[in-house]
Amino acid sequence: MLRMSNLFLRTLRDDPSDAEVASHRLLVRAGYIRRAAPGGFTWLPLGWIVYRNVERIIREEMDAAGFQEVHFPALLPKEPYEATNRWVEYGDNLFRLKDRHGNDFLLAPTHEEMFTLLVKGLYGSYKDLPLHIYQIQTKYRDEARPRAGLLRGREFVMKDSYSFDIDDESLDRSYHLHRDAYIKTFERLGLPTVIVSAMSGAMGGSASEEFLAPIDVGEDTFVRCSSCDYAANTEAVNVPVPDPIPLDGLPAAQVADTPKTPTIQTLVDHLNAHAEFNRPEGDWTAADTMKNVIVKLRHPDGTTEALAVGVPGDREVDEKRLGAHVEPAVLEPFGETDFAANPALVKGYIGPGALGTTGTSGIRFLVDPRIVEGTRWVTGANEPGKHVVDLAYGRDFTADGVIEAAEVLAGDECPNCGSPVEIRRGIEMGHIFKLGRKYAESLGLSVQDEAGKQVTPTMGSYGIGVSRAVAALAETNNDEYGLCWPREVAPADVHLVIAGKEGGPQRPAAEQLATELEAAGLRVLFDDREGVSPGVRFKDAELIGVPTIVVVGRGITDGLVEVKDRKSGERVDVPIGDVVDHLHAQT
RNA sequence: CGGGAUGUGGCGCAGCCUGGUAGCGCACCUGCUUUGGGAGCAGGGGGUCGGGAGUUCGAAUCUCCCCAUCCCGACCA
Repeated sequence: MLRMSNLFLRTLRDDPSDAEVASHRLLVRAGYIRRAAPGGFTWLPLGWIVYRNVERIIREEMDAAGFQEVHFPALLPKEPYEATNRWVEYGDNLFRLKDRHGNDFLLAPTHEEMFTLLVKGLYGSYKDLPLHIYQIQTKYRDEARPRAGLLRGREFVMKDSYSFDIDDESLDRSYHLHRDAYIKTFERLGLPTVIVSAMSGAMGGSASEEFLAPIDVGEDTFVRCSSCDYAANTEAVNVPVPDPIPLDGLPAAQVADTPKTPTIQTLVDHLNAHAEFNRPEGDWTAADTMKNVIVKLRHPDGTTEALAVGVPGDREVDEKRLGAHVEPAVLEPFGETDFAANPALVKGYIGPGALGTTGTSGIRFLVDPRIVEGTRWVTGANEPGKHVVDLAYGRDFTADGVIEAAEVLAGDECPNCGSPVEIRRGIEMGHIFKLGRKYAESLGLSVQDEAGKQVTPTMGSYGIGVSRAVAALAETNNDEYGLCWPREVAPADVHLVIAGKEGGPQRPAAEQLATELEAAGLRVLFDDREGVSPGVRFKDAELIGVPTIVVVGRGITDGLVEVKDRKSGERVDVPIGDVVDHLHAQT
């Protein structure tokens, strides 16, 4: 039994000034967590109970799926991460340190390498596979900007699983085993999730899905179809590719004088304001234009490369999408000095003639998938004040390839069924993906197959944010008064409040009830503080958010106590002798 | 890394412009009263005012440098 008279807890009346999102604000105010470092939090007793409940549910579901738990150090030597190049690729996000001998160490951001090496050290036969192992571990990432309390910390707890299979079919089974286990886990946590297609990110690999909790404060943007079940992280959206148009009979491209039109809007206005540009299709729109944006890629080895991206003029380049498709390179702005170094590029009037490995600038040129053979564009003519009209792809210009870099807009066609899509925000709660053989190969993991031949197993990697789940649950379970936890993760089942004069019958009745509730298997948080006014007790109970609040108050003279459901606010008077049965009927 | 803001007791804030005994609310301690919606009165404890250098008889306050935190962007599970 938790007695508030000695519980290590102090609730705050004011919101902490640095907390923006509800989960951060309420978890601090209600005394669950407390900031200890930038991006790092101390768990107080109530918070630690909730954390352990969440962790227990995840562990139980992993165990039920037949996965085996192991536990690695968080402090690791750099060599395994050098073997996979992640010592470099992870960049500034990796916490690095040296031991007394000057050897490099890191605080692990994730453990693919170590799991692979562990299996390499113990297993050598196809008969040992498939294998599913996991751990629940503190991870470290030197985030540029930790934020939103537990939602994005620099130290956080993750459950990470790894599968090892002999072939792709077996990996597919492992993948779906994890997928199903995740669905069950999030259902049991009471956390709504949407499964979206994703990019695999810095981990490498192929098939990949994220479990997102659809919450507006989330940092992930995803696209969901209004009619079919298509859902994808915006980075992973593949736009529908239009059919090519026969080149025969298309109007010839012509250079047009378009003075002072360096932006798409000025260009479109100019075309519509001058009669010589009139065309049967009607007014020009931004969608008839193609804009060519130059960015700079910085590769992990430190070299840089310019890249030109052509997108329809009615869309911005989405840097997240672009960035996801150029990994592990990172984007840098293409600045004035870069323009100066590439005289072939005329700012505001860049066109395909200057682009591509065969163009005058030699800059690699990738275009949006909508730019297919036979589509005609208004685009820069590489001369100040001049654009080209009816420049047809496949006839007048080509690119070095295709890239998904244009922004996705609400109402765009679903790649699956063509219905309009909607755009939502979400918190990434889980990520599952097929790693393939990248790690096994670079770390030399192989097993013998039936024929005695060495073969490389294929791997999967599966994560759940454990500490983040606590925040997500707080985020989805609160109201204007405070938190309201789902019962299974709540710090207690019943918050028992004494409301009556000291020396009255309430305290002894409540003491007895507390004992009975506990004997009946209920977890009790008992507000047995003395000299605290009823208002404070009620406010604290609502802030703390235990699912059932029982008030022993003035009704006690008739043998009645009040039972209140925190979430619905419903209250009923129940004879004190029936409280245990009443609660059991609910739980 | 760019833009903006803020650093004053455990929490929320005022004081700074115009230099002169460090203040308010909450929380905490003592006493009395109060007890169904963040009680009242009286008394009390707790702060190198983010750090350093400078200006000055005197700096929370002015100047310079640094650091940290938060927000937006960039980046990222």
